[in-house]
Amino acid sequence: MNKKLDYDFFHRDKLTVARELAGKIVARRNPDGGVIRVRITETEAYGGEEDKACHASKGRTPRTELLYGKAGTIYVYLCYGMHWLMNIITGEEGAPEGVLIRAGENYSGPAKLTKAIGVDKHFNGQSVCGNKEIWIEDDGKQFDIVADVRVGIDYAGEEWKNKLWRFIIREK
DNA sequence: TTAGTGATATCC
DNA sequence: GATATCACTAAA
Repeated sequence: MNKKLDYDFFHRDKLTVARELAGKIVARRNPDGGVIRVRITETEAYGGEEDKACHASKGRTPRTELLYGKAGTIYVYLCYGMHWLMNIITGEEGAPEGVLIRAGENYSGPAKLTKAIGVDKHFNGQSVCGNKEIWIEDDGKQFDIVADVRVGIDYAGEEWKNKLWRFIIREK
């Protein structure tokens, strides 16, 4: 039986959450009542005041405010005018930490994933805990997790670029 | 490789 | 008010 991940799961270190979130399932309820389930195949940790790759490192603004919020909060960000990227806030309230859902099964990019499950700014600021429209499930399946460097953040500089904060699953 | 897209932040 | 930036994708 699938188990919904609650606040306690996200209320931990971002690297722990990112690692464990890989291989989990994001579930999305359609308006017509059906449920779409997508296995998360790739996650990426962001956060820390010093992480230059994290939006919040450039200063606390209305947009990044959510990153400082409560664990389990969904942070949806419109990138390049047409792509929705989905993050889930982790760690302590007041710390700008989050995990980016970078890819799902059959979806090779973060924007494809959100497009496939119909995520948009409507979900920004909501929580995945106790949410009836979108939530994260654990079906108990285990995967090997591979850590790798983050991508798409060249602007953050070598120091932060080379951190092994990206997690990819591999079938066991 | 480059174009496209629009919200946000930063500069007048 | 204006412009520069951006955690991407698709097309070539």
